[in-house]
Amino acid sequence: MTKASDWDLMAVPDSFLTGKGSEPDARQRLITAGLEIFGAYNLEGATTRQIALQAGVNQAAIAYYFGGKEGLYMAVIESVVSTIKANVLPAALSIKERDPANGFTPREALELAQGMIRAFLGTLVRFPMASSWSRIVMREQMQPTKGFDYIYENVIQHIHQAFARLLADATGSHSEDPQMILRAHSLVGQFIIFLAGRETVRRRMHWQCYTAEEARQIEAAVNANLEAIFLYETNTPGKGNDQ
Amino acid sequence: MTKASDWDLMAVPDSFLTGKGSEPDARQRLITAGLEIFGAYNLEGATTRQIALQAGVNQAAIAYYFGGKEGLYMAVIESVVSTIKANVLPAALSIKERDPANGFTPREALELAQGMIRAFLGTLVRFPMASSWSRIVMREQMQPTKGFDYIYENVIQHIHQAFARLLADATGSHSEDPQMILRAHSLVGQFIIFLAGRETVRRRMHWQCYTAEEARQIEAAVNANLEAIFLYETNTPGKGNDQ
DNA sequence: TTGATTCATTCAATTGATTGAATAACTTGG
DNA sequence: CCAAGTTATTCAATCAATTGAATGAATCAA
Repeated sequence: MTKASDWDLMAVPDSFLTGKGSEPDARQRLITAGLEIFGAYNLEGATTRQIALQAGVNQAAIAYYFGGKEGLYMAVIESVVSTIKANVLPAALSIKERDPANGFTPREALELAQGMIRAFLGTLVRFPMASSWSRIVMREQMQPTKGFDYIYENVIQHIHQAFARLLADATGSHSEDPQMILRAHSLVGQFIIFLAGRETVRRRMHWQCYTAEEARQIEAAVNANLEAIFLYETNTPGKGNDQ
Repeated sequence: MTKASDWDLMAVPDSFLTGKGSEPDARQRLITAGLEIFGAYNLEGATTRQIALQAGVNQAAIAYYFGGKEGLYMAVIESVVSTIKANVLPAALSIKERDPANGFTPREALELAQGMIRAFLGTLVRFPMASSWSRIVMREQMQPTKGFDYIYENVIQHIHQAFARLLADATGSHSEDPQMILRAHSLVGQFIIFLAGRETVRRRMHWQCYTAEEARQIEAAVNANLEAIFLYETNTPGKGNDQ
């Protein structure tokens, strides 16, 4: 109810969800409340009564609009994906579709990677509900539903491929080399950990949440590590590779 | 039941859990089954009937031995912590307790870090139930219960402090510097991502689970990034730090 | 016998979903 | 412009199913 207002600015165009295109109220309020409750608890832990109460609508509206609890959950995931898509995906797509013959230099790759991370952290701060997003996505990693298919194919996959391409170009390798894909995973872990290990970070840093200042500090730390990874082999004469 | 056998080799000395010290059967079977079911589902999603069935004991035994579902959950967490403690903590403790005046060289630090990650990955492969551990721990990060206090204080904290110390020594900084702590978080993310993002890794690599061979490849990839991070500033003349 | 453990059964509470009536919004025909 | 009809939406009440827990008898071990 109160929380809903600061979320409206997302303006999710949920018209694609069912084809209907004119219910701005109950339907959207349920998605908003669902995001919050599913994020705080989880698919099983959240109750439809709790969500309906939070949304200020009758419990039966969940079945009416979404067919049931699971339908609402999927609608929430689609809403999340559409927002992430708009905010962090364009950069990733332009990178992974770059002509393979025309590789990035290590420093170009580094700056593009840092730019993607900046966009990622910015989105994290700009949307108050981002913490709910990450909780839902991380739980899907532990216990995938069909919602994960949607997230993976529409977001995760592209981001990973972009980072693999950047890292491969920077280290003179190929982005489909399994070892390079694994290094890209490791690289992505450097900033995903601030979502996946949020409670650990919170305790170690004595933070309450991620504001712009915290995001700035995270960005600086990740950038330092990233610079080392992207430029190490260039700056090192006898580039000591794996094993 | 069938699954329980391949877990017995853990030999968790759960005598410290309640003081009783002579029920090897029903009690331990419940912890084993609880680990599996709580890992596959979660605290709310797992049902006591399911756990009792899996353990091959009567449902009432859960209340009898652990006071209830939550008590069993805590016992499972304590069991997990005790195993991790025995396998990856000694190295971390010796590092964080090293005399601050007697710092590690960058290469020493690198090798110690790589050693810890090797121990970590080895534990992951050696214990078939490790995938259940990680699921439980990761969910606790998203939705901390009092179980997280126990995990954090007994395991996570020490591991993070050890890595912060190593990274600080390697880059000539202080391990309590917030920026260094953040870089250590980022660094830890490089291998935790293989737990936190397990479904993503699984799809990208077309892996079923983590066997010794997969762990070896992960180790090689993480080591490559780690070497860059630990030795970059040493090998780079004008060490271009953040911004 | 005595205490510890296991068992089938039952309980109250909560769950997601459904129902059918009530109400709002909109359309149509005059 | 209106009135009747039609659809879309909201609502309180209820349902069957499942939940964690409790019960008291039965079983076992010492």
